[in-house]
Amino acid sequence: MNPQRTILHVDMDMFYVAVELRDDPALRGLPVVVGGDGSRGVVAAASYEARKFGVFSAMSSSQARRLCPNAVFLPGRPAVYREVSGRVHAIFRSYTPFVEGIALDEAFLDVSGALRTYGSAVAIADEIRARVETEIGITCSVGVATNKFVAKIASKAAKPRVTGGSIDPGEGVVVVEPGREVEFLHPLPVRALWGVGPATHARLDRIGVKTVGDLATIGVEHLVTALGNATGRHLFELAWGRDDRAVEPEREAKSIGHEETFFDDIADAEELRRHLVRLCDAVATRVRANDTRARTLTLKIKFSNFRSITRSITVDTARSSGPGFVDALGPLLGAIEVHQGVRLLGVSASQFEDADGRAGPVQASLFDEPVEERAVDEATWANASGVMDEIRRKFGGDAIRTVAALRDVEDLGEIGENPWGPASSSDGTR
DNA sequence: TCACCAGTGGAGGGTTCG
DNA sequence: ATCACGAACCCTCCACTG
Repeated sequence: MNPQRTILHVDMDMFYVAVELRDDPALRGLPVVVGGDGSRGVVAAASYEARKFGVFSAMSSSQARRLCPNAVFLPGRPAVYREVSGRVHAIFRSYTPFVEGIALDEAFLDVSGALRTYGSAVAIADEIRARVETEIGITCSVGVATNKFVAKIASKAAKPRVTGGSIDPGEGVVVVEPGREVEFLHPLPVRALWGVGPATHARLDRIGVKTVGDLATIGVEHLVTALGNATGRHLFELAWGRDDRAVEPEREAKSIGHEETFFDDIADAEELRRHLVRLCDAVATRVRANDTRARTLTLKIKFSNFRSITRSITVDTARSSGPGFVDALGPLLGAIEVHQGVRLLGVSASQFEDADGRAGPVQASLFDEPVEERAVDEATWANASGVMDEIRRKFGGDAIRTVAALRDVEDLGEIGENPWGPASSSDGTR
């Protein structure tokens, strides 16, 4: 088996807000919320002062405003967050090459090979915390353990928290010594486990499982019955502090997608199709930037009543052009009744061909005479797409668009413009 | 024509995380 | 009774293959 590993989980404290406070010290001490400010937006991050009012991330912006009318709402600056995140990760990589980014604001580090150099895991954790604070200007919390899962829980335990109106700064670093995983985990509520959300929590509650200790002792068969094979066995292992997953520095993306909630619901098929063209173009551009092509295209629609559906198609020959995606998804969109109004439209690409250019793991069967691979000449579009990429690289993303997306370009808006929901202003899809 | 088996892959829906 | 977006993973049903 694995020799003993030492894993760090590093988590920035209220990351987006922390960056904003760093760049505008006048905001310090105020309730600050980063997120969508429109009625359809959500909170991406909240300062501890805002959390005192019961404002938390993932809450709807309208509810946050009700709870804390005086909060300062900021739209967020994703490009800045990416840049800050990159610099933080560079600090991580100065200790070990085994750094796995989970999100902009958190990462796993396997420091097993760095212990001799730095003395101990705690020494590395302390040094990282000090450097992130002095060099970047934000703070972070660190969990240390023998595997990813326990390290993740430990970093949460190390965090600052709001307790009854005052802010407890937290430990900063929490270490779970080898062999003490179970005593650390078992008293925790089962909801603390990575992978137990509202639905799983309800199912566990139904069979009387309240704590991680309950989960560990109930017997794996009961869990499999209640939660399914994979989830049941996985949670059982976690409850005993067992987690073999390696820290993987670079993971290949398995899907690439874009989705957008509209400022107003759209019931007009033509208008939706123009958005489809724009989304396909954006996704295809990113697929090409990843130097790959996709065989499966998926359309997602959320209706005005919040019911959502997906429709997907897998083609024989992988594609990477906007028109190629539209050609595959257009008919799927056309078959959907949209008169009740569409709130969100999304496009995603998956089943990428592997790096050597072969069409993925799929070997078409001998009888599989391509029924009809209609009409889009990918070779032609590959050239055109390359030219478009080049133009955008030189002159910016606005410099060129496909014809369908060009019509009524005013109300189509930009891709990725409002990452946390439509903005409050009413000009655009936003 | 039906039933079966095991394996694979597609489609669609769900859950979870940050 | 209304909360984004992006991604990973899981489950169930179903069709096809051999």
